[in-house]
Amino acid sequence: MTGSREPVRYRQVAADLRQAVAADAYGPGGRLPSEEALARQYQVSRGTIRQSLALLRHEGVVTSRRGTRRVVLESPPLQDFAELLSFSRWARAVGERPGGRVVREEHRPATPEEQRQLRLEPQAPVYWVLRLRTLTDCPVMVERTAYPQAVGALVSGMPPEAVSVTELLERHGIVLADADHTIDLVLAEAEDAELLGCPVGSPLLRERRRTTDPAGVPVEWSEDRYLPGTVAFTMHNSLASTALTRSRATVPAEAEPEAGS
Amino acid sequence: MTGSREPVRYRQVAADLRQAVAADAYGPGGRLPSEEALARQYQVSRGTIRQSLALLRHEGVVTSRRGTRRVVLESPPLQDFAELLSFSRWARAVGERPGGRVVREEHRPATPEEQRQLRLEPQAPVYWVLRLRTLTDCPVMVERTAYPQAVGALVSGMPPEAVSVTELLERHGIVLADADHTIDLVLAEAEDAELLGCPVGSPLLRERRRTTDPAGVPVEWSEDRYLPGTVAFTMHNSLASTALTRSRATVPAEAEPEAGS
DNA sequence: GAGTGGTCTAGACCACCCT
DNA sequence: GGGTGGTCTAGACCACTCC
Repeated sequence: MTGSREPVRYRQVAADLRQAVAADAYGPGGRLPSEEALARQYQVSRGTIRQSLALLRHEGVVTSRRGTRRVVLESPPLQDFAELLSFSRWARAVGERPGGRVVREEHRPATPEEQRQLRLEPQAPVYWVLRLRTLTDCPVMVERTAYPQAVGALVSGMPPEAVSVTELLERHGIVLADADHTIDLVLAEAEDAELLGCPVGSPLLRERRRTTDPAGVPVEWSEDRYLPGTVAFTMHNSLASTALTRSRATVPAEAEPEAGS
Repeated sequence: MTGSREPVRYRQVAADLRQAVAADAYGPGGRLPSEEALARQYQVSRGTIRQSLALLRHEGVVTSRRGTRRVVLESPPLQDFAELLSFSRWARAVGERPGGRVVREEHRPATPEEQRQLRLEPQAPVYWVLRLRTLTDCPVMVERTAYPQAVGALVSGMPPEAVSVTELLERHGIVLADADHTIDLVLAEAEDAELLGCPVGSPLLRERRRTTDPAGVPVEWSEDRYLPGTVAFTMHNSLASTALTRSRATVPAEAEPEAGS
């Protein structure tokens, strides 16, 4: 059994503290007990407590500063990684019913962009699929995803009714471990407009994402276009750990300056 | 002297490894030496090496998996936290000349939204300022920022020619330690359009941001609107640490369902 | 089964905040 | 100066990957 969930000690402690914070046990702007006190309380070493607190710090739940107790921050309801990557899980988590359908699919050689993103050899085949995603029957997003052949074989064999690709992949032992996201704005093309039911040229929020497995091997490369007003992306970062970056937008209409112009 | 920079050991090691990776010392998709080997190499304990590697892992530079050596990931050029928060620093980092001017400023009681974001008492005064930001003389963003009074006093005393608020705050000992960002899409209002030189109603990429100091006290609350094509936001996250969240867009003006019990 | 990263411990010293 | 978090050490054992 792969799924032998039994959280390790520091995660249990972290979960407990997270919940305590959420339950307002220390008050907003309140202070946590000292690490040593927590170590006694949970019967673990200080090192383990520090591992727990590192999690909370990265999540933006508490501060950390030499010399003073940790302070409870606003606790933005963080989604776990699985919810972030899976449209279906996210939809359920926010109380909506996820839906969608495959609009078009192709087996074909990778484009230069796909080669780069999925780290493939030139001409390597990919499985590419265009899906329309709905939230409680309301179209909110079009998704264009390329998978390397091995993964694509699994995905393309999926029943058309299946909603969650992510969950399918998991059942086949493919673990999504890391993702890079780029968020910007594009104008709806004819195809987008038709599917989303919006005028051609109307603005859409675009998320491009490359996801890799624990070994660093790319598993999917996706471009998602959201109808405005349906989603926002939020993130937390801190001096200690920066995950967010602001970059100059990639100017050209299509992909990177690459081969084209 | 506040700025007694002298990186601690694990950061030195991390910087060294980061550079080695960037210099392609291990090849793309290559493997790092084992933790023990690195510990010997750098003459530190394994614990210290692990601290260094944790940094790189959070940055998305390497993977980590039980049982195998760490694998070098695509290395997205990460900006440090300072560059992320400061328009001026960012501009310089991407080779542009930062500019801008104060369009309007107000000293007034906080709006309900500002109260919440800056954790102020009702009617507490804020300093609010509207700036137009330029990249090499080209308007790219309008920024509407509210500061709590204490901070505002510093900012409002700033020479109108000064470009970097962030650097000013730093010189006064205010450290920006944590930030929450929300990214979505809005349509240009009359004021935006006039300043940015775009049509009213044209789409803009919006970043709302609350920044706090190391004690968790809010320092600024800002809404920035970017002309499309000028920026993109990119981020990295992993199973180990999630900083990014996708949320339903905030539809109503105010009001959170907040189950009060 | 050897190699490797993940977890945990117990203790040490230091840098910093606060009173 | 006492309390607290940040850094570092040295060792232990376990879980997993890969040969």
